[in-house]
Amino acid sequence: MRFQLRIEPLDLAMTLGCGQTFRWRPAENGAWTGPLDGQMVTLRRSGHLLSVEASPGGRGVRELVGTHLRIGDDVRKIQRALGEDRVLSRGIDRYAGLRIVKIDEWECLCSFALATYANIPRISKMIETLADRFGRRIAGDLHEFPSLEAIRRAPMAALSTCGLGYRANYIHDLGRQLDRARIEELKRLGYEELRSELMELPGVGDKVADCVSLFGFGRLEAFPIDVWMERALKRLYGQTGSYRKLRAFATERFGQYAGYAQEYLYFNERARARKGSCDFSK
DNA sequence: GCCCAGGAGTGTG
DNA sequence: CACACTCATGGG
Repeated sequence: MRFQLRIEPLDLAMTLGCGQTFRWRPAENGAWTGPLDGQMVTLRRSGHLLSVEASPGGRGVRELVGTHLRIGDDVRKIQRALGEDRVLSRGIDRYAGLRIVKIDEWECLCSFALATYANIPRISKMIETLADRFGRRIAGDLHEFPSLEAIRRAPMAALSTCGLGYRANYIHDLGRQLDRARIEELKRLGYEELRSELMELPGVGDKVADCVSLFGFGRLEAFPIDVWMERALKRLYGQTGSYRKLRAFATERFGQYAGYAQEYLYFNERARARKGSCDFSK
């Protein structure tokens, strides 16, 4: 099936290829392809529309794509609000098409537990291996992210041979400690309470809790701080110190859209390191 | 070979 | 509270 969707602004490479989500791959002519709730989906820009392709008989794809790309976010309005910040206002429009994504809660939790002390290519590879071994096959060699139930069935010995390192224990223990009902409970919590509950889980500290709050549970006020963000906060705002302190600064400064501010700063800091250009300070 | 990575867990001062 | 150390390993 094939249809078009109006969703603007949207830059697929920025949104799907830079560390929010790990399973989309660039295809031909600027298209991106990846699994979405058990279906293989291909996205491509055509003018001001988004062209969507999915397997024949694919059900609810329009809603799946809309949800994943947070079609309800008024990104222009968010940018105007954040643009009142003197630092962000200098370069925020370069990232107009960068959207926050919405990922399945369980997949997001596992993905960012795996993301501890690893780089993005490696995170993608770990997730791909897990999917190949424990996820339902979709088409070709593309597999779904393993369900909670599949991970619960997986022996520790099997998880240990997926190249996850010490993170294999996190995944195994997450399976032990979670079930569908618990995830549903978590969805109903406010951000601060959600965050502290997530931090009770194995492999979930400050940073992973904020990533999962933001990308998995859709809490736009969350502001994940990794090594790139520490650099950005120090360089652009002169802020240093503990996670608690930096997070308090971000909450005070960026408020309800802190998650978007974080993505702009994160993207900018990484782009700057790669190319030496593209910088809010210029 | 070296450096680093979307850190967490644990122990200590 | 803040630090210090360890954890296991592939990508650049």
